[in-house]
Amino acid sequence: MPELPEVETLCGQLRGLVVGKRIDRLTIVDDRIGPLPSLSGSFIRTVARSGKELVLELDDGRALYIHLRMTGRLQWHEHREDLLPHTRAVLIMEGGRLDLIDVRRFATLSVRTKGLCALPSAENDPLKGLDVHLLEEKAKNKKLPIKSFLLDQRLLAGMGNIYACEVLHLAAIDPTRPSGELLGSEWARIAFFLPSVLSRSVACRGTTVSDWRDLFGRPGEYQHHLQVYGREGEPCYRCGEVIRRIKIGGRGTYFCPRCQH
DNA sequence: CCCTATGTTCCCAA
DNA sequence: CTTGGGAACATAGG
Repeated sequence: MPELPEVETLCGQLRGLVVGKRIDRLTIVDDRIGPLPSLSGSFIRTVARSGKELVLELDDGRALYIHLRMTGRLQWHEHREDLLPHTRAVLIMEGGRLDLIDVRRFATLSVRTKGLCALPSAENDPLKGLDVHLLEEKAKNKKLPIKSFLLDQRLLAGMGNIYACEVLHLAAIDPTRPSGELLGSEWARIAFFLPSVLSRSVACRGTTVSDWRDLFGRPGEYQHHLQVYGREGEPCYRCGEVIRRIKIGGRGTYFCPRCQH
């Protein structure tokens, strides 16, 4: 569930807490996460987001990358001694502790040397300046459904399933439409709604439909603003038609068959 | 009990 | 090259 707005939320919350802190040690609780080199003694210089990945840049030229995948979450503790269930790793630093918790064990941690890994997605981030003409160009001659196209992380770093459904509903575009056939006016609507939806969700600290929690265990609030996601069988807020759910590229896709054509 | 569903991404094959 | 499907894993619900 952590998509761009959720990771951005963690990024902002974490930045205020850990920048400048000295790492005591990184403890691997679940061997599937490790092994990782020692981070003891390094200082955290910055906290950034790259797509759906969180990057803790260290003062020694390395960086710790955290990808939460499906069910991963980060929890900050200042005094707690024990571990919550499904805790996979613990980053202990002066003044507090950052726990990686993940029921399904898909989340990943990695330590990479900064500079060795360019971030090809950085310029395609919907919150950092989105070039929709570039998207339109890339979509040319593609038959891939627009919904799947929007989920391609190389094209749109950080886009996830929930927000792809929401953006297409607001833009009144059928999610099954071949991406190469979209009109200029439709790309313009995507350009308008995509950053708007994501930044509003960031302002709400993300969408909690099942288990998303922020760094302090609080659910987000954007679920109250969802237009179609999770609303199968309920009336469309715009036209009253019944919202339907189909599968596109193996992913649950919610849309209004009347508004989105 | 058994089958299906779930936010992400990688890998393989048609 | 493009596109679709299954797998990685654990748990919840019909």
